[in-house]
Amino acid sequence: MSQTVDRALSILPLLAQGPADLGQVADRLGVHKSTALRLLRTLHEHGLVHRQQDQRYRLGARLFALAQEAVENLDIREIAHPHLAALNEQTGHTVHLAVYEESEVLYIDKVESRYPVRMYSRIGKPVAITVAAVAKLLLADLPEPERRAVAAKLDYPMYTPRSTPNAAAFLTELATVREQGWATDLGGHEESINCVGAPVRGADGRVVAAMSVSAPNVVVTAEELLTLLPLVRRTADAISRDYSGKDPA
Amino acid sequence: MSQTVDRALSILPLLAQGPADLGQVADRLGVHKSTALRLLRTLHEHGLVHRQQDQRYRLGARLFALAQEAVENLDIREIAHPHLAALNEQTGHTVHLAVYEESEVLYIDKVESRYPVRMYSRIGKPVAITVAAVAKLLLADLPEPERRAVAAKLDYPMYTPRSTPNAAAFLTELATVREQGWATDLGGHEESINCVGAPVRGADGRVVAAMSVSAPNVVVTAEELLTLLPLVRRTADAISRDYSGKDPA
DNA sequence: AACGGGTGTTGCGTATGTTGCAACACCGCA
DNA sequence: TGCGGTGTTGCAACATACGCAACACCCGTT
Repeated sequence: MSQTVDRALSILPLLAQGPADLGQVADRLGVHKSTALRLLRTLHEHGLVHRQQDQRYRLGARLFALAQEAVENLDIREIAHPHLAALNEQTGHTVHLAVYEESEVLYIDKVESRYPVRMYSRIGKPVAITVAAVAKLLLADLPEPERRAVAAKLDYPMYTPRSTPNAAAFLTELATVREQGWATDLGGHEESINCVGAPVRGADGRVVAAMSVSAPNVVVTAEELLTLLPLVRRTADAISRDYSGKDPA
Repeated sequence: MSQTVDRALSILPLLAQGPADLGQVADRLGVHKSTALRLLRTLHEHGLVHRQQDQRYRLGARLFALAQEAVENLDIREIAHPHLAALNEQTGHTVHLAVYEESEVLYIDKVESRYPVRMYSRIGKPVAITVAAVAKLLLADLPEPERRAVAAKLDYPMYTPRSTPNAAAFLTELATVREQGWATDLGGHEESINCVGAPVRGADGRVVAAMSVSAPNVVVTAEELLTLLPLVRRTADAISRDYSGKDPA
């Protein structure tokens, strides 16, 4: 592992917390000012860091451009998108696509509801991992030891009374999801919002992504939303087939 | 400038184009495989790079998290947000906030329209710089030489027949915007969408951000949208006042 | 089974690049 | 004018990142 690069990259999370001047960066890195300066300059050349009028440094625009390109070039996303759009067309509800990576789950695509009430989420934003249907689907497929390890490390915020309270409950829930091949979130993140989701599988049968349909209580009840389950599963299976060239059954 | 860091960071745009394996990365960097491996490992440790099942590398999730935090910690954004929300409340239309940085303009906040027809844009996405109202406002405030330099370097895609066709036309438009203190985009990006925007100024009078209201033809005509101009300008001035503590007049 | 081409990985000596220092330049303030 | 606080530069000493070469591994082939 390269020391220089390691130090340079450590600057990024540091600046993510807010702008800082040269001295602060040097201190928090534990290096001499001149060293910090050279690292910052290099980061600056690549646009990852920006210098504002008051001389302080903050994260730069290239970071957004990179994140943007990264998400747009994911092949699952490209393959899945038309299916998601079709599902949105049929149901009118918000449709999400998410992937798991390094203990995080994040949305990589979203087709918005036709109804005026929409849920708050953003592409690239980490998902509420302990409650979201897509998160359950992705974690349920991890090998058992990793699943336990991740579950143990997580926080279990009580967004609502129906949120998953702790690791034990979460693991039980994951076992159920793994068994049945689909997942729900019934008011576990926001009181009035329900979701139904299904997994997308690669050629080897492993879950590579998960999709869900979300709708608020005021539009459809949880029971009504659950009637969409077969449709959601068919869509997920269709994506799996397109992605892997194999039938997921 | 640090060579090691420079090389490591050069990997990111390379991977933004799509996944690549070790050999490809080494080749395109012009270094030995072992060197590339060490750099990739360091990037991996920081989560900027992810290794997929087929061993190839692609950009990692931490990138999104960083971009996310960065945009959320911008102080202009925090100060402006309530004003944007209020404007959305009054008009019902989509409201955007954007900043300029290193030859790019990007959205840093957005409050969505109440109407079902919405325009396509995303926080963190670079703006169509030659036509968007917010882009004109931000570029119009640059010192003249820089403005000319940027205008000369840009592409001028003809999204619609009303798009800005070339640098000369763009500079003329910028002069007008600079003069009048507000800007529009009437169908220059998407045929059916119009925008009106106004600048947010810092204590020194320089433009630090720009905001706009957008609406499709089917909801309000361009003329009707223009009647909102005084309201938009008042909102922008209110943000300027909050941000700088000074009256922008 | 043995082979070959294609990967990714490791250990190591060398020289290159990085480090921290000390001195300087700059700015605002008293 | 002097003084703390910045950010910046040049340089010599050293640590570190470099590329090499050899190895390990996984395929499909003969």
